[in-house]
Amino acid sequence: MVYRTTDRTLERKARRRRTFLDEAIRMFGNDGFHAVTVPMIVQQAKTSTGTFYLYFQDKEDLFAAALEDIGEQISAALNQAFAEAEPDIFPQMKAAIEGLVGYLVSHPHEARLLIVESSGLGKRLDDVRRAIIESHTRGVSKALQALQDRIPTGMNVDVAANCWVGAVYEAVFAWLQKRAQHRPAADSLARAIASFNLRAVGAPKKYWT
Amino acid sequence: MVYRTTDRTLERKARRRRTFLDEAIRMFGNDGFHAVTVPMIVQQAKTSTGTFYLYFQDKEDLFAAALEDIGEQISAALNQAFAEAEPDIFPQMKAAIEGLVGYLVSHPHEARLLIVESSGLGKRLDDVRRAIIESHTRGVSKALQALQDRIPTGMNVDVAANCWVGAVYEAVFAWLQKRAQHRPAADSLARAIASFNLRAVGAPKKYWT
Amino acid sequence: MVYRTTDRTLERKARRRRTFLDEAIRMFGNDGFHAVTVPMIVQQAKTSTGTFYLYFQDKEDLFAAALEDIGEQISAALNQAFAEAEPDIFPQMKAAIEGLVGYLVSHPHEARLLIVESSGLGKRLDDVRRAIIESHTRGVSKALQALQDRIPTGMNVDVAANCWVGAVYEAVFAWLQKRAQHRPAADSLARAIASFNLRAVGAPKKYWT
Amino acid sequence: MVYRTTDRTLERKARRRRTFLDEAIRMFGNDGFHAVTVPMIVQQAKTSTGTFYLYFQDKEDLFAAALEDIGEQISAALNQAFAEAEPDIFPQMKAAIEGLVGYLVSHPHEARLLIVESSGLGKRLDDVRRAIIESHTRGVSKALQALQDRIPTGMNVDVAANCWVGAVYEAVFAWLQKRAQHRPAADSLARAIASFNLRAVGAPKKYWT
DNA sequence: GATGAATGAGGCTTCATTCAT
DNA sequence: CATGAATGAAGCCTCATTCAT
Repeated sequence: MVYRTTDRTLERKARRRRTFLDEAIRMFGNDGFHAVTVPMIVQQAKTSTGTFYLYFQDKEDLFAAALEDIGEQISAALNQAFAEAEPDIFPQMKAAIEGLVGYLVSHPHEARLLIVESSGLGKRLDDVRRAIIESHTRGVSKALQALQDRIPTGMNVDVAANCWVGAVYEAVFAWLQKRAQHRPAADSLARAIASFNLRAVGAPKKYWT
Repeated sequence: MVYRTTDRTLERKARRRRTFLDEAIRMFGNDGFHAVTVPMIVQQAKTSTGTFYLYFQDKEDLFAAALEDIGEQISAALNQAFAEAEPDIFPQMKAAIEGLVGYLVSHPHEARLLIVESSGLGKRLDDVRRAIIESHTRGVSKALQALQDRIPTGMNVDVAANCWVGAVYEAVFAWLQKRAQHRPAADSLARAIASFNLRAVGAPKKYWT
Repeated sequence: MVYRTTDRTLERKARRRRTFLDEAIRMFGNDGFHAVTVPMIVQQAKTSTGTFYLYFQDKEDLFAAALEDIGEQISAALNQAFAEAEPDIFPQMKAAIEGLVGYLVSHPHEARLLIVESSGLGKRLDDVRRAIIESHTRGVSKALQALQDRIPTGMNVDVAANCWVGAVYEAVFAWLQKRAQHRPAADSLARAIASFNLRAVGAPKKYWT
Repeated sequence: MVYRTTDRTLERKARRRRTFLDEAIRMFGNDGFHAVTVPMIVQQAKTSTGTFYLYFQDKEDLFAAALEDIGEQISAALNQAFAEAEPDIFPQMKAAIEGLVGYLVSHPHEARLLIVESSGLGKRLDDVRRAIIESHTRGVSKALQALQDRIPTGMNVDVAANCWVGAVYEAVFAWLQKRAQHRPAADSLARAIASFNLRAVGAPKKYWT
């Protein structure tokens, strides 16, 4: 009995936390950290300020949690793409881009939150953001190192990894800015980015066409 | 014959405005828009609140002016690099990257302000930022269009231009994050980025080595 | 079962709002809109700035609310006087003057706020003020129209109503200015004003003596 | 020669002062004391802030001067009307009302400044305003005292004088509020007010028809 | 006399956070 | 656990007035 109550309670807590995260992503993603106030959030989440502070230490904490949540979703998207790809590095990298772009394009709030709204919010949040991007960059960097003899000699792998990631996010960002009717299709966007990056790291022609 | 609103006065006004811009770039570049207060700015600029509002409509206006100033400096750096390059498109593009990276790397406050601190500050400032980036992107896009038959068929020029620009800024950003002793030299960074991008747009080998 | 937003809370909110209104009337009535600051108000009301903005949108809003409150009290005073008067128009009009003058004279802050301090404060507050005065004027105007054949032919009823109301407020205002020892008694003031106005609209002698 | 220069200078000073007064009446009359700033005034007067403070001690001083100027104009209007009237008190009082109403109606800025915008501006300006109104009230009061046996016994002459003046200003004020097409003609307004007041002080019928 | 750039005190208002219920 | 009224620090900005030229 007691357990049950606890279970239910835990479940409810989890649900409530999830609601906060969802609202945070939606609202912060639309309007940015400073334009969204705690009262606005609790109103949308249909609870109270007091409750908010039972679940999060402060507003920044919520933002960080939302960002981390997005980071996990991105990881998941990348991993899944990886797993489903043909077991060779170039195809895997291509699949990763397609997976990531697919995720970002179909989650515009998450994308905006990560790409646009999480910059310049002070050390703590910058760290969270950087961790997400860097995890991605490190993945690319490792893949490139593993490719050693299939990529151009003299290439600076670290810089290339940063370029790779920057290319993806900037291209997606520009796409999100555009009004729907002027955008290329999502998968065509993904292919274009993948081509750019794969060419950039010297992948053979068959991988980028 | 007296009271000329003349040279001396005009010059002083220009100097004062410049002081505000310099302080703004330094302070906003370090700590971001919200962490810097008007009182802090006027203290550093050794004037008074009233004077501040004589030169700028409000804090946002100063930020926008600082951003525009950086935009102009970047334009200047790009144009100069262009002018000095051998009159062929690939070398010009390479020179442009080297010029831009050189500027950013040697102006870390300006770079941070543009890359990190100018996102998510509301519509007005976003527009100023976007105008700067887009002007750059458009330049790349035009160059690629002019290359028509020297680049891979089927390449989406617009997406490629976004990738190109994203690669530059992200790589510079990552470089700026690093502590000085772990960084590659500035010109080596520039070369690495240029290689990445030139390969990505299918430039012949001689241009990216 | 807990957390009812109930009686006790609601009552307290009403009390607090009332406190703000009372302080506003007292302070604005003494010193005028611009001489009274929000910090001064919250200090007198023994609360905090934040609380103030929980109850009113801004300082103007409080002033408007105070003005409206006074308007309602005046309406009440007029209605009561009306109800208690002998059911004939001239006696009712006389009673109305006596009721209003009685109210104003015994509520000097309210009187000053309405007569002196609510002019020239911009469109919004002017409108509130005018609504109060005009409601009074309209009442007089209607009464005069109903008197049709008992008042001088050719009288401009609307202008007369304005004169009537202006006479009351100016006479009360002048009375309030005087130091206590030089004032006639309040009821004697009321009678004098009533006589003036009733004569002015051609009431038979018995009504104005 | 020296004298001439001085004359010219004095004349110029007087002209400049007059410009300030005219602008003040126009601007304060439209928007009120607090809505009009010193920079706005000097801009309209085509001079500089510094010059402003050569002619007036401060902003309040200008407002007071404008008010006093209006007071003098009103005095002049009253005196002229008096002088031109048939030498009997009732006709003179009637003429005075017509003269004053005529002046106010044809000088709406002056009227608004005096009636609406000069209240609630603190002790000093209140005193100037009161002096103007009281001078008028005293005139009426004296006239009524001189009428002694031609007015109703028991009439409180002071209160009646206040009522008289209040009636005039409120009726004019209400008239000024109205949009032009809904207003009675100016002289018809004046006659209506005069009738009201003359009846109120017991003037024989021939004077108020 | 005339100018207008410079000053800075002081007002209004917001909003993250707490805590009594 | 949940609530939301209360708090007050802190920011932005205005504008009357001065003073060096």
